[in-house]
Amino acid sequence: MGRPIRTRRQATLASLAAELGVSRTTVSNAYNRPDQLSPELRRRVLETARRLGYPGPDPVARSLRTRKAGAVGLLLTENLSYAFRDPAAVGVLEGLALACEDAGVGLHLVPASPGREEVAAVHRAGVDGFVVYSVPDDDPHLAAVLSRPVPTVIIDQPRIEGVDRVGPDDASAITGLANHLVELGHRQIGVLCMRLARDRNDGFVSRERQCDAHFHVQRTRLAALAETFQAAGVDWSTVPVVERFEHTVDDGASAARQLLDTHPQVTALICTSDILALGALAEAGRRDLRVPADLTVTGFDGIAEATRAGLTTVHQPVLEKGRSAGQLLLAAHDHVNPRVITLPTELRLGTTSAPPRTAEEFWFGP
Amino acid sequence: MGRPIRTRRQATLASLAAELGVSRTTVSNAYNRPDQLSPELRRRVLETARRLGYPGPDPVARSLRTRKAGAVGLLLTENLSYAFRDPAAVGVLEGLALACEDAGVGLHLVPASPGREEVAAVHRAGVDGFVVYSVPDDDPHLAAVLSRPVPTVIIDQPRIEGVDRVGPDDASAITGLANHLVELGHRQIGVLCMRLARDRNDGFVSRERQCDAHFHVQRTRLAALAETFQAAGVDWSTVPVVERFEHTVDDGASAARQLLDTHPQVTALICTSDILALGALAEAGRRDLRVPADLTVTGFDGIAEATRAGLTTVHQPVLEKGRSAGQLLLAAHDHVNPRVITLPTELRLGTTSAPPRTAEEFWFGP
DNA sequence: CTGAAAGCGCTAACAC
DNA sequence: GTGTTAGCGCTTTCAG
Repeated sequence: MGRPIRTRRQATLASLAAELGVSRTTVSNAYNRPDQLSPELRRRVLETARRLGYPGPDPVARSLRTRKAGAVGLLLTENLSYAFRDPAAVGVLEGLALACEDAGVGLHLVPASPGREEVAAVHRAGVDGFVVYSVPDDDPHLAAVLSRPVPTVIIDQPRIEGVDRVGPDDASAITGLANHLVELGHRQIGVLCMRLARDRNDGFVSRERQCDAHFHVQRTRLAALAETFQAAGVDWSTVPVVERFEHTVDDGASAARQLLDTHPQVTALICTSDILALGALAEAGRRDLRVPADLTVTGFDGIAEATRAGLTTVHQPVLEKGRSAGQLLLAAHDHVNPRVITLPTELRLGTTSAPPRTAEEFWFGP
Repeated sequence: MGRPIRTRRQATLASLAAELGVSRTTVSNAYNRPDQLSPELRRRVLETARRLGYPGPDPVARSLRTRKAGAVGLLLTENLSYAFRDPAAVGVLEGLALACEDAGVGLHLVPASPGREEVAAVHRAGVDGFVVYSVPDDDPHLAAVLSRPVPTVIIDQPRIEGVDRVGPDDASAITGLANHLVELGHRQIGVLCMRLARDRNDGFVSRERQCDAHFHVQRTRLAALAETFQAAGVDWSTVPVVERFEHTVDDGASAARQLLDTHPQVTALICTSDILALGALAEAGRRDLRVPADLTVTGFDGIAEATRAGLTTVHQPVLEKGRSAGQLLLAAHDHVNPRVITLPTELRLGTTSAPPRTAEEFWFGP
């Protein structure tokens, strides 16, 4: 395949028009409105363009003129690369990519590491709108996005008044799970959760930190758990909650270790994500704790690997989440009534939840 | 968090300058060159901007002026969503995202389904360069990319003269694997490969189609296999090669089924990807063929799931591949000597390869 | 079917 | 430090 010589871009629509002895409009029409000029002339224009090495209208100039960038920006709280590690995040990305593909617009991943306060990338992004996926409510990148005069859709969190949002009903979803555990008889529980704020805290979480969490999803789940278990007679202030900044299977395992080391009497480990739960399962195996006979473990998300592991979890349609967000953003909208799409969730009972050991079994074995 | 009122964008740099009674340069400097004006004035500018709801310089207009889009385009041969399904592709994406993040530029996923010949999206993308990942040599999107006056780096395939490229040495990598099988004693082999061209052909592959494959990687691997096994006394024209258009575990399984149904005497199944190999393993299980006692299976890529399955395969550093491509694209370059980065591969012997059954064992069991 | 005029919103020399 | 001058390359009414 021949490679066009890459000359110092000199040919422009204007120069092409000059060469042809027609107006710029005509050349523009040759590309954008074929029906506005004779086929013959159009052929000549395109032909000359090829000869001069004119690559067609410059996309940036066109965007400036038409006020359409032809792309959607995506803001994540994490390193971009993180998004590719968590299957739930990949699902969201996939759904969003699907929606963009259907609409023929690009998906512009904004480089926004959590560490750097560098929000310039948000301002530099030539996009027609943003999808924001699961960032803390005090994220400076989010503020930068909201300051831009383009529509925005937020997935999962945070909840910002006046901004479109798509996500599950976290409270009711996790309440269903909690009820399941209550019914099984669990009263000695422990919780493993994802990061609650931008500052790192790998360890136990005070009641205050739980309530002040900047990640709405985690805050809601913890609050719902607290409510359900309090109603079942559990004093929430005695329930150990361990937080991990990083969201990996290994961190789930180490969190489980930390919790079980200090609270061996726990009969159920509730994890706010499948990834953490998979780590908890691994740690249980390491300790020769049988699941679910000795320990119940639950997750959240319903990723494929969790299903394979038989994890009891709450499934949410992640692909749909991404796709809905994209469609919402791309759909015409009056920009006055913010829209909220609440996605269904489903409690999936697996083989990792069962009634707790009785005290007798605890001391003497089953 | 307060939501700024989204008025009909009226404030521009010019109107802000007018309001302040300063020149546009000064306002521009307030944003782009803080050292070029007094802190006091700058404060006033920013303050007034906030009051007027001026969101800062328009990124598109700035891009037009500076001739920098601040983004890298990514072209894939597949639906965007496919890229999120194959762990090897996700790895490449992750590496590329990492490189972009380091450089502070966005990653613009170009919506280019394989079906649609619609190359407009390529022309519409406001990017400073393209990374092309594994497309056929006759892909119209690729042609569109190459026609744009921006640098391009191709990952894996195709090989285009004068264009930067990064990828493994496929021929030598698969030759190492083939030698391993030859040494084990395999002479009755079958091959499962990925799509060889843009037209769908789920089934056996003629010698001609092998040689004419538009996917350079597959063509090279098949050619290298042919050479090695011919040298070992195998008549390649008798070797069954089954192609699958879709790249999924299920397709790998169905390909294996098709091959084993017609060629039960085969002792080794060489797959050109781990995904296909995982499918082959599944099919072997279904037939009660023990691996590797009854059947040897090999893959290519070295994805995590393959490692877990103990697959004998060729590992390639996918994350590095993506990262290198990004760095290559972003690095200054004289644009005259095309650069090629060849990544190392490693033969990983797992538990899915062993000497073939002897004829006796074949008939009478081990 | 074609052309002239009028910017889209911004930045970068280069004077002042 | 600040303003003036010139576009970046394109699309789009609106006449002819």
